[in-house]
Amino acid sequence: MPLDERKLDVLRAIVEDYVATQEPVGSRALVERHHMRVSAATVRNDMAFLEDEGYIRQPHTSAGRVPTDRGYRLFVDKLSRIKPLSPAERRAIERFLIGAVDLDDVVHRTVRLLAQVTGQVAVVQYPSLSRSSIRHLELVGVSTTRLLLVMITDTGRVEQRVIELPETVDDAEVSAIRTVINEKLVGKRLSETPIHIQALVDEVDPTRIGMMSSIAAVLLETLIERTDERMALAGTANLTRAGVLDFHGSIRPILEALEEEVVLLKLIGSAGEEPLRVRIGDENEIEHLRGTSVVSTGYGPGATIVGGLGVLGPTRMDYPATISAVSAVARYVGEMLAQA
Amino acid sequence: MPLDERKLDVLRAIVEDYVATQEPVGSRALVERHHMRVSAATVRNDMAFLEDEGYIRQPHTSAGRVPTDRGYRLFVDKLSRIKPLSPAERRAIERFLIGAVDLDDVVHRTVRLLAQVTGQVAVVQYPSLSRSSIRHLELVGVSTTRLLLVMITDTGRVEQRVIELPETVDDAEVSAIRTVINEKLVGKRLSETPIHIQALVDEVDPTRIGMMSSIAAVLLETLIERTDERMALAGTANLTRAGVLDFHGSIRPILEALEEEVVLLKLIGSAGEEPLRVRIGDENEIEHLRGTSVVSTGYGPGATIVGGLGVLGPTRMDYPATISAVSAVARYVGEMLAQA
DNA sequence: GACTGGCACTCGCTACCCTGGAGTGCCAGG
DNA sequence: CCTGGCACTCCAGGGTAGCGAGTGCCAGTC
Repeated sequence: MPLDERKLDVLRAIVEDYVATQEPVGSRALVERHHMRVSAATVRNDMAFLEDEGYIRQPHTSAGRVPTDRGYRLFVDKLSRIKPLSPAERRAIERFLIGAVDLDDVVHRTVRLLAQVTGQVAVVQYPSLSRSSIRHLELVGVSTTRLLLVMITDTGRVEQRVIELPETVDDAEVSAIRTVINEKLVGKRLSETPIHIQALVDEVDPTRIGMMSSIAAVLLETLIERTDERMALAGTANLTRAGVLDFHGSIRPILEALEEEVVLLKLIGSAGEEPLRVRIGDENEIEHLRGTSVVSTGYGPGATIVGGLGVLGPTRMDYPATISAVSAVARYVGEMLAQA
Repeated sequence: MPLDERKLDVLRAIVEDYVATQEPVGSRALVERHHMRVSAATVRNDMAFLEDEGYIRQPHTSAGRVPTDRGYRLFVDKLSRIKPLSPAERRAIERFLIGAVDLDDVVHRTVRLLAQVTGQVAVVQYPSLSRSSIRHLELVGVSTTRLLLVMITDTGRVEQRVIELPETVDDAEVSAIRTVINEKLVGKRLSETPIHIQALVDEVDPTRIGMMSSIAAVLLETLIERTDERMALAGTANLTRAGVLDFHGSIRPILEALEEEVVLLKLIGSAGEEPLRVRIGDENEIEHLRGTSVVSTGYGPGATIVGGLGVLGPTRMDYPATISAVSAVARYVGEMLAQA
């Protein structure tokens, strides 16, 4: 029992109207707004069918229909035509991103841009460490038994960590070690560094083995154990937009979820494979976020992906617009990173 | 017409009860709850007086009384006894802050801690650049005409910036310049660096003047023009707490204000002079935040102040508890920074 | 067989009224 | 200066009625 053309039209119309008005849509209004060639009664029959199939539902007997998660899913997969961005929007994006001075700035601008363009909550993951490679390692003597390790990645991220040494060092020695570790590690992907670090310890001059072990331990910790990826968030005020009122009562759990970085990461971080992902309502694993939809994608210079970004909003969002905004922003950010 | 002792007691009781119950407090209930030696009628007279003086008001004729901003102000200045933290709270603070691996981590932990302890929205400013001094400057060649400048401050902040050079350099030269700028600038407070940077350009070997100017320009920009201080935020979910409902309708403007870094800075950043600042309702300059109160203070290693932190909540907050939590957290963070 | 018009029915929403209770202001008396 | 009492105000909550939108179903038409 496949859905015939007209039933699909009806579903599409319901989704579009509901997204636009935030109110259950009835058969009569639907026929009028969309100049359908059939009568309201016919549409009612189609609606009854769509309801049986689980694509729409009635909030109460004798109210209009509202799409279900399943209905949105079908809409997104089959019914929505991609809405290209207006030239004005494109320009806005470009203007907003140009002039960023460093990585922090890029990320902040991006997340605010995304929130503004989509009118929803935006999340941007900083370029992931494990997908970046090392551009430079720096050792700075803080005292005779403490070093500061600074790592700079090709995506512009900087991480630093204090190293406690078992013995004292002088500047010449620090300098020598710096040279060695840079030789061995620069250009390597972070995910492949552990073996090289091991090699460092194995090959080092025996007189320096204690020190090198300390450094290696901190390096490993910095590079690998640190899953603690950073995120930026913007647009939480959009959660309170007028017309999102029944959403309103549930604003609390959403804000709570958004404060958990781990949750955010799950949300938009692992968007590795698919080009763009849409998770609707209950498709979300995170319990607090049932009732919201997430549109996310990866970004990065060229074809490589170094991080994720996306937006979160009520299931009744404007999917075509959101999808094109998210992918456009990801594309522009990728270009920015490629230049830098 | 100074307020006599009993009137002050009445005001204090009104504030405490209102903060506890979130409901207008009437004369009878007040007498009972606080075992006052006088009758309700007497209290009513005092209330009428306090109302004339602008310390309390009635939401509607024949409802109980509610403190005004002015009433809270008097309460905070004169009537509240400081509530010392419980040992459990102290331990919680310590446990929460111990184990932070880097500055980012310290700031994040602090802001979450503060939000959790006070049950309000917390804001922490990263150690301010202009109040820090330079620990180390690093130059990394990215290509033959581009350098990456990395600055590390004594508070652990790291800033980086790309420098475009007018001519090519080799590694030896980069290294020489690195040595020079470190000699001249390490240990200097950022606010006093501009003259030293100028000196650098003036004294440099003429063959390198072009390059040094580029570097100096970027340095100046990084150090001075960059007012763009960073902030961390947590606890926005607390805005939706039950019992904060009339606060509820106005949640939107608050979230909006909180997304403006500039606003946040004004809020808690400039807490330079006074040890601890409480701004109540309309005392706030920021229009969106009328109706909220802000408790903020500075923090830093030892006696120096490198940044601000604070919380924001409804005017009907528990001031004594909030004040002691904010100052305790600031003190602990200061100690952490002093050790690092 | 598919579509249409009509009709009875359901049910949420709003407005309205009413009453109960809490709280006040004021006054006369201690 | 304080107290008890009293009349008054006004919010909150609950119950009711009417309205309107929308549905499901049925008989009729192309």
